[in-house]
Amino acid sequence: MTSNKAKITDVAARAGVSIKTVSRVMNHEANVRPATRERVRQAAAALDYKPNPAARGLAGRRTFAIGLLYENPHEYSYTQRTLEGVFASCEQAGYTLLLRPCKDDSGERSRAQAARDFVDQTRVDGVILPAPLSDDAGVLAALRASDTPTARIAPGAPDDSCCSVRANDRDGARALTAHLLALGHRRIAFVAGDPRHDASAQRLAGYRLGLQEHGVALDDALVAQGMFDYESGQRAGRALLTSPRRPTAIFASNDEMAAGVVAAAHELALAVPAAVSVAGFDDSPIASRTWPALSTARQPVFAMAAALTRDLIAQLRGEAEAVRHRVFDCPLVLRASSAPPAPTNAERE
Amino acid sequence: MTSNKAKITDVAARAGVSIKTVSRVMNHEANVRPATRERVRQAAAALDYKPNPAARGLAGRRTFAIGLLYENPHEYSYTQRTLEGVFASCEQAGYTLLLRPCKDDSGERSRAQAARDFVDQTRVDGVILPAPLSDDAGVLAALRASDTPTARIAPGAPDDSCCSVRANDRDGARALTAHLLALGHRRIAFVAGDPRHDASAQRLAGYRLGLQEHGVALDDALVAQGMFDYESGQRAGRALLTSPRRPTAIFASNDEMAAGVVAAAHELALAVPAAVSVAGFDDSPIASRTWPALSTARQPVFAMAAALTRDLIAQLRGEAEAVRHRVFDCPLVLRASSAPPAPTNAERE
DNA sequence: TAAGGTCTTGATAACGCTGTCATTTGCGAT
DNA sequence: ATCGCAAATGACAGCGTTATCAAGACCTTA
Repeated sequence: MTSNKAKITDVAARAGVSIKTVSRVMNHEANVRPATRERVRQAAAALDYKPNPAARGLAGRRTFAIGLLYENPHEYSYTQRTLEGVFASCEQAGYTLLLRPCKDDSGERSRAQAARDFVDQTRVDGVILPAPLSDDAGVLAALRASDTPTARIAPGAPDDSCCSVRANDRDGARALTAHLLALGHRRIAFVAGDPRHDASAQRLAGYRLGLQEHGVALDDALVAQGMFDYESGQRAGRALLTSPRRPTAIFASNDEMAAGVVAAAHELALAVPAAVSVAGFDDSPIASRTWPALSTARQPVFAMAAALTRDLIAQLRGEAEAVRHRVFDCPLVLRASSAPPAPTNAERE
Repeated sequence: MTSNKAKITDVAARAGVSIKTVSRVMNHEANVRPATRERVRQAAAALDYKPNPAARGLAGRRTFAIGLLYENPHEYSYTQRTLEGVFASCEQAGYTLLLRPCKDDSGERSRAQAARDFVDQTRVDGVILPAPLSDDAGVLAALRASDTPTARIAPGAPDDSCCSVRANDRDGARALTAHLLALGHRRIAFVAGDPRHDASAQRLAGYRLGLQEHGVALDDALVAQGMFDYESGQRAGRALLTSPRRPTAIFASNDEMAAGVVAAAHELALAVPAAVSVAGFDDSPIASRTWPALSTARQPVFAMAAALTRDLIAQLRGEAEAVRHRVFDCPLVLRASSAPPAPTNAERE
C-alpha cells in the first residue's frame, strides 16, 4: 500500500535539486543536464512520484485533458471505435480523455449549451467532434467562444480553424457501386443516410458517379432516404423491394441500414444475394453479423480518430506547423451479401 | 464571446461577501442566510461564474470525477449503455466522468497496473468496474491500495467494501428456459459464456434449474462453452446443430453468441425458429437486428449503471448509510426466434 | 586570461479554491 | 438593556504545481 503522497518537493530533496528542475524533467523541457535529468528521474521513480494533475492544471492553466463530445443516436460501435482511437493517441501523449454525450433531445438544453457547459466544467484543453456535431454551428460557435481548440471528424466544410479527418466516402461509394455493376447489376438502389452528416451526401455522390462512369442512367425512384439507423434501413428496404420494378441490388450507405435491408429481404422471403444483393458501408461489427455477411467499404475509424487526436495534441503543444486535413481511403470488403444477379427470364422493357 | 474569467473573488466582490461565503454557496453548504445565498447566486449568475475544477481539486483534495474502467473485447453496446447510465447519474450530481479502457492484451502492462496508473494520473474520487474487471483481484487490490472507493457491476462475490449492482441472471435464465420448455422443447442446448464473468455461472445455473423444475434431465452434451462473443457462439452453434442428436432449441447466454448461433443455423440451412429455436440474453441492440429477431431476457443496463453510480456518489459524499447491493430483474422479451418445435416424424427412443 | 555568451539552475510568486478557526451577528432569555 | 449561545461570516493559510526572472556555471573566443 504505497501511500501515494510523494510530491515534487520530496523528489527535489531526494535528487538534491530545486523543484523547478524536477518540474522541467517531468515536463520534458530542454536545457537540463543529462546527469541531472537522470538523477531526478531516479528519484521520481524511487518515490513513485506522479504529478498532481490539479496542481498542474491550476498553475499551468491547462488540464492535459481532451474532450470527446458525441451524439450517437444510431450506431454504438462507431462512437466506441472512435473513442478507442482517440484514447490511444491521448495515452501516448499523456493526455486524459473526457467523454460527454451531447444529445439534443434532453429537453431545453441545446447541444451548444451542453458543449459550453462541458468546457466550462472540465476546462479541457481541446475537443474532438465526430459527425454530425462536427457540423453543428452552435457547438462550433460555443467552442470558439471559449477558445477551445477543436478537431472535427467528417466535417462538411473543413476550414483552417480546426484540424479535421474524414474518409473518402465518395470514392468508397463509387468503388462499391462499381463492384455491383461489375457483378452485372444494373438496377442498383441506394439508401441515403442522415442528411446532417456530410458523409451522406458524399456517398450518394459516389454512387451516382459510379453509375455514370458505367453509363447507367440514374433513376431517382431507386434512391430512398434513410437516417443511418437500422429501422430506417428496414423501411427503405421494404419499400424498394416491393416496388414495381424491384432493384437487383441495394447499396445502403451504412452497415446499420444495410442490416435493415437484409431483414426486409428476409421478411419478404427474398434470398440475399440470390434474389437481391446488398451492400453497406463502414465495416462496422454488424457487417459481419448479418446473414449473409455484408459486402461493404471499410472506414478505418480507429486510425482516423488516432491521427486526428495526434494532430490536435500537436496543435495544443504548439508543435503544429499548420492545421491538417486528413483523408482516409475506404477499401472494399467483399463478403457474401453481393453476387451476380439472377438471370432474368425475359429482359422486359 | 464571454471571456470566462470570473473567479471567486469577483463574485465575492459583486455580492459584497467574502470568498468563503461564495464557496459555501457554490458547495451547497448549510449555515448561509437565505438572503446572502440569493445575493451570491445572482452575482455568480451575472458573472457567469464557473468554479475552476483544478483549484477545487487542489484545495479540496478531490476531483469530483468518477472513473469507468472497462475491458470490452466483446460487446460494444454493453459498455456504451453502461456509460450512458453512469453519465446520467454523474451529470445529475455534478460529477465528471472519465473513461479508461483497461485491456490486458496491451503487452506487459497488466490490468492492475493500468488501474493504478489511471487513479494516479487522474485522482478520480471513485471508480466503477463492470464485469469482468469487477472480479479482477489485481485491479481491486490496486484500487484498494490507493484508497479509491469502488463500485462493482456484476461481481461474483459482493462484499461490503464496495457497492455493487447485478442482474438476476439466474432467474432470467430460468424464465427463458421455462419459456422454451413451455413451447414444447425438451432438447434445449445451452451456450455458456466467458467463465471470468460471474453472470456466466449464474445463467448456466438458471438454465439447469429451469430444466430441473420441469423434470427434464440435464445432458452435458447439450452444454457448449462460449466466450460471450459472436464467433464463439457461431462455433458452438455449428457444433450443436451438427451433433448426432440435434437440439430443438439453443439458449445462448448472451445475444452476441445467440446471433452467432443464428448464423450457424443459416449456414446449415436450418430455419429459425422452424427447425431450431434460439434465445439470447441481455436484449442488446443485436437482438433486434438478427433475422429472426431474438427472444431474450432484458438486462436493464442503463438503470443498473445509473443506480450504482448514485450509490457510489452517495458514498463519496458520506451520505451512504451502508454499502448497497442491488439486484435487477431481467424480464423476458419474446421475439420471433423462438417457437414450438416441429412435430417429430417418429418419437424415436 | 578575460570578456561575452549560452546553458543550467533556483528562489519565489502566482494559480483559484477549500479548510480551519476566529470573529461577528442575531436573537431569545434574563 | 444585557448576557449567552448558536448561527453566519470572514481572514488567512495552505493545496502542489508552473512561470518568471535572476543568478550561477560553463564554454568560446580573442
